[in-house]
Amino acid sequence: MSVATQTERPRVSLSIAEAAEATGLTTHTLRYYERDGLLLDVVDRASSGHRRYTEEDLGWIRMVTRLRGTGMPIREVRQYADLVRAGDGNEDARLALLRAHRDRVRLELAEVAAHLDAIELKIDLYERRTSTPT
Amino acid sequence: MSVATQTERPRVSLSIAEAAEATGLTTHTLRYYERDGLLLDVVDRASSGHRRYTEEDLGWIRMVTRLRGTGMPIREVRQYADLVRAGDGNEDARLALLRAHRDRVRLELAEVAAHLDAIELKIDLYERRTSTPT
DNA sequence: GCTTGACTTCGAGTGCGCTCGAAGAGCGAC
DNA sequence: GTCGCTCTTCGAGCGCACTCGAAGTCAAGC
Repeated sequence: MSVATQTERPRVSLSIAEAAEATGLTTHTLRYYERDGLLLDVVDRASSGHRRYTEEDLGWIRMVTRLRGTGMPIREVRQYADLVRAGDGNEDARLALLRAHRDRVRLELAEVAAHLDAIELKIDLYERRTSTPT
Repeated sequence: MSVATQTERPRVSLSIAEAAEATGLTTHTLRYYERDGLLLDVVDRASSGHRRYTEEDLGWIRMVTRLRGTGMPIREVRQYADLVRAGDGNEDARLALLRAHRDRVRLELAEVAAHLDAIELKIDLYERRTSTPT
């Protein structure tokens, strides 16, 4: 990998609409996350004041959507963002937060799967009932 | 199974506190579900006006918690309860409702599992970083 | 017969996570 | 230069699912 490759890497810089498209969030939600401290920094602005999202921004936002998509509350995502923003030296705290979340998600997944099994059983019953009329 | 066994089967009849204990819900939530039409009928009352839950009540409530636990909205649980309350003849509608829910839950489970994988990857990264200090 | 405590109804309040709308600025196309 | 579009900030509003509190009733135990 040459230095040239690095310096010539196209510097993406998306509008909020494009970032919304790329992340699957709405522009409203992107602004809300920024306001609420879920992003690592205030997003860069163009001279017009419009937001310009970098690839790093998008990467972080994708991590946020993974945490949110697994049920982590906003307030806890913010705590995690606070840790990352604080820089090196608190990796153990981040790890503890993520591990605790992972454990909760695993439990929740198992519970939902068990509920689902029971529901599928119920479906089987109905299928048998409707296919064999008395 | 004798007739005696059937007629002598102890007729459970729990107070709301006991029903809460048995189902993992709060008494507040049990009353709320009843008010909101999630139960098949208004629960029987003792002469004092206090609720008395039967085994059938508990069975239905457990089904409701399975549906809720897999993310079915209150309003849809009520639709399902309406169908069951209406009696025989709409099994296909119930089946359609349950199948649609099952499909949504399966999708959601897969998405959460995928998010979880990504999070576990992140955890691995942190574990490697903290165990091999530069 | 009085206290205690579990229950009743009813309506209001809470927490979460967005979601929306108003009012205004900047900019490219014509 | 003005139209139309996208963006800006700010604050209010919403939907969901509970959750809570007030005020009153009832039955059992002392």
